[in-house]
Amino acid sequence: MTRPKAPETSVLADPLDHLIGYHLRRLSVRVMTDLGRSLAPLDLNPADASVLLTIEANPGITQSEVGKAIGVLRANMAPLVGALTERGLLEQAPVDGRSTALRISGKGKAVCREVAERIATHENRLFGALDAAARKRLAQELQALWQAAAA
Amino acid sequence: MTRPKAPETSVLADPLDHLIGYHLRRLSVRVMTDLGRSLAPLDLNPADASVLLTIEANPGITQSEVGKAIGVLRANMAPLVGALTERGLLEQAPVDGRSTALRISGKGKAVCREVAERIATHENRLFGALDAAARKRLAQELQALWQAAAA
DNA sequence: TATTGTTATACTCTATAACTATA
DNA sequence: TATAGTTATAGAGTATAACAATA
Repeated sequence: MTRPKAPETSVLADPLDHLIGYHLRRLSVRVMTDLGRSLAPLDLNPADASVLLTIEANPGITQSEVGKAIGVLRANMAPLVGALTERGLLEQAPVDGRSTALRISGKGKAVCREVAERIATHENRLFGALDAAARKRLAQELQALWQAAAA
Repeated sequence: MTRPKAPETSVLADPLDHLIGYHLRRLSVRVMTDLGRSLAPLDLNPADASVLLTIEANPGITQSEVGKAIGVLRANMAPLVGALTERGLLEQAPVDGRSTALRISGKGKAVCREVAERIATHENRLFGALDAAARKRLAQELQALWQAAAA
């Protein structure tokens, strides 16, 4: 089995290269990994950050509504909101007997500012090669494709 | 606690709307879900399909190389390749004492054609709103951003 | 000494089902 | 009868470590 170590083209044929879905997923994974690293110093992950910013922008929202907005199931929202509340970043006020209105605490506000800043830095690092117009176009194109793809 | 059911703007503020990463991930998730459904009748998931097509395009490749190409760890390639081999879609021939060259079997070839057809239909369904030039541009833009974002 | 393949294992995400209490 | 929240649990997908065999 001793062989002179094959021609070694070393460059593989990539049969997925023509697929938009392939590039989309590959980029998305890399972006989310970078976002995770950007938020880690705050002891938050991307889901935590989405919850905090969504509540900050919609004070009084319920956790079910947050879940619908960011694509997290009701069942998985409970521990998420619970942990953020225990850390003193969220405050809960009863709306009726079953739901509670969520608000960002004073401490949470400061964290939200940190989060927003880190996300902005992250986006600039990854998408800074595009100018503002190109970024807006890309965001809109992605959103349009998302809406067009039913669910 | 009886209240006249709040103003109900019903449209939430979306503080993530200006983020490319947000739209990227949201679209990627929806696209992968649709791809999964498209391949399910063949009893294959997107990872299986990537393995098959990568081997078909690179006959004799080893499983480590396939893993590197599609972003799956060595440790997770073993069960994947094992299952496809048991189903008779792959053939393994020893290269040296430790690696084996992977090839698509006769039965696997037919499955690859089915896979390619289903992926094409899926891509046309999701990205058909864009003409060929726009699709090519988008794919290239996503690839360029992926390369620019180190790892 | 580095590499291939393998196993075991753990952690995160996501998903379903079942339950309570409330509306 | 439907909804909000909770809990338990199961399944992917992904990650690390350790090992044997081989280069």
